[in-house]
Amino acid sequence: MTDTSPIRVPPDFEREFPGASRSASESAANLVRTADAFLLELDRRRRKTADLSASAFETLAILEGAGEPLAGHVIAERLLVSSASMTSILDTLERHGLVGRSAHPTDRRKVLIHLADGAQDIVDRMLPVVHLAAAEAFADLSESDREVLILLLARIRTRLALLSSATPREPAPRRRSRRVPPKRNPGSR
Amino acid sequence: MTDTSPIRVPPDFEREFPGASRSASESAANLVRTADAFLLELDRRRRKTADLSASAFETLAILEGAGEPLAGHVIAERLLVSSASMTSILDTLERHGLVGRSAHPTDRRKVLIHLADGAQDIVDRMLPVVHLAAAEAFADLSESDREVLILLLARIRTRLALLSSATPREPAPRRRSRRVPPKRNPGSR
DNA sequence: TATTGTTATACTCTATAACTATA
DNA sequence: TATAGTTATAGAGTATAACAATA
Repeated sequence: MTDTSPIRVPPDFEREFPGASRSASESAANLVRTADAFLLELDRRRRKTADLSASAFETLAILEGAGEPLAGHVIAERLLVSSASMTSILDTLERHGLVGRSAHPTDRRKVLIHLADGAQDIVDRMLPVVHLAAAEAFADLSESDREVLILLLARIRTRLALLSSATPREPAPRRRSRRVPPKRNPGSR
Repeated sequence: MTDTSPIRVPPDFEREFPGASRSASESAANLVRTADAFLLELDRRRRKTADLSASAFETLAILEGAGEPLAGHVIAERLLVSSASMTSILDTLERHGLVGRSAHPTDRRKVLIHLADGAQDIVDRMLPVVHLAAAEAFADLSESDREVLILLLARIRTRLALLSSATPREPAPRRRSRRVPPKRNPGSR
């Protein structure tokens, strides 16, 4: 049985990693593992409904949500994939007969992607699966718990958006306490 | 610029998806997107340090954390990958000269994986990068914010662990309000 | 010159099944 | 019989670079 208590790091963590924060690393580990567990469960359920990759299904959902054909690069932006990956995903979907490509009426560089027959059905069966999975996964949290969570997560994303366009700082080196002695930098001290 | 305000769903959401919960779906969307944004930033930083896939690095971190050679299936369990995938990941790492395989002393079915020379160095450079990324990503949250977050996430994972071993419930069908009229089930009513 | 999309290449990871050898 | 690991195969996604067409 998987242990689902909070993930924690050792007490001497901040000694070992100067500049790091114990609570931040614990937060990050719990965030990533929880999202991962949710996606795993979601995937399990989605695959019972239709054998599509997550990206492929996301693409369909984006198109359906837009309610109109979209240019390839618009989908790629929302999906956070490169144009080359987008081409590959659309190839897969087109092969399955779920989307179609057509010429953009005014800008001839662009290709408009539209849902094909059959795709609407898949989306209509898949979305309830996704939302039921969410309802069940968060069943133990009260409405106010959920609101707290949503706002905390949004604040993290705001910070991450700033970090993503900056050059990362150089971290202080690890100071290992166990077994292996720290490597003496030749020339220091 | 990416919008980092909370992700919300439309007001008529619960009408459209009977049995779904607006706050739960919003929580799920924010959870997944936030984890994704963090992993994106983490990957960006990791790749500046060493050109390893996330799985490959995780494998090294697991081995280093264990402090002793581990059998392949032990790593596979923690990494949540199949034995075939594990073989492939270890092949990659071995090709890069970062791990070695050796025979298990008592159980000849097993193969012990150990860190090779050079791997320790990579782990020592990578972990500070990971933890600094966490510190920066969560910089706007107070210690008590972080503790709240960690406990909420753990409760979600606990629920997910239960769901993962159960047969998923059948979701109620979508009731689309816009554009396309709901498909009338022939024979109903 | 910048944008849109495709093609080509090579690599990583995944899933599945069949297989060997052990226990 | 069950477990540990490998091999084989096929598919999906990624990154990168080069490229054509168009704006």
